[in-house]
Amino acid sequence: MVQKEIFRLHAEVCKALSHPLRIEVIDILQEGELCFSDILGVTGGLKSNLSQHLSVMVKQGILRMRKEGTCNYYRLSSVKVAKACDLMREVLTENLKKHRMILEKM
Amino acid sequence: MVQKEIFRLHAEVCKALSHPLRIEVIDILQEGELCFSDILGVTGGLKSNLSQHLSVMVKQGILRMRKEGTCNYYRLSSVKVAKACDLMREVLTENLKKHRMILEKM
DNA sequence: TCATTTGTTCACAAATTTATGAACAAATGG
DNA sequence: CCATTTGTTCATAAATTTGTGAACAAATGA
Repeated sequence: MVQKEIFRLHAEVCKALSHPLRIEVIDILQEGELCFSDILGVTGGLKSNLSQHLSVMVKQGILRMRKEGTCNYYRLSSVKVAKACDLMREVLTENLKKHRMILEKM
Repeated sequence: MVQKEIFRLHAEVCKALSHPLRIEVIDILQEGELCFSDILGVTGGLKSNLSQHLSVMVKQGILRMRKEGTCNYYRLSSVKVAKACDLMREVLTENLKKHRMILEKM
């Protein structure tokens, strides 16, 4: 069944945004292209770690990278990535609200 | 920084749709509510496996569950889930197209 | 009441993901 | 050239996720 293969690929793309650091990167890049060290400046942490996460995102087509001189610039591959991310954020906030309401009733 | 905690929660919600079987479930439930055994009938595999994946999705607020007699009905918690999933699918197909074009040029 | 159906929970091994620091490569500036 | 800056790659240990089958629980029907 070729359908199962599609689901596997689809899940791999989704997995590329299923990590706190990667979510943070998407958040940061909503405002536009940034180079590696600027992203690192915001996220903090080890550069090797960030580099590996960025390369996963590029490999899955979430981000695009452009080299210029000694800088590597990263940007969202599409506004769809940001939109999907926003929708999932809304699902999160709705859940948090619901949990809060349940707690208040106790 | 409380921001990091939000990213962690956000990533956990995204992770709930980052598995081939879970993507398939979202696909199936787009058309509406279904009970466990109906979902299993479509996806195949072990019931214990499906059950665990469904409970992850419920826990992360992707799905809602409703018991009725001996049946457990599952549905998407919000149309936003389906929309986010569709957007990610579009990102995937755009990438596949791009890769195909690169291959054709070789 | 007893067997059956429907699904969940549990324990565990295997696979995958993650963070870390060291080594490496490429461009730039002095 | 040589040192520095910018970032990637690699090896590895730790943590997490995954699939599997057995055990379990709750509702239904005979």
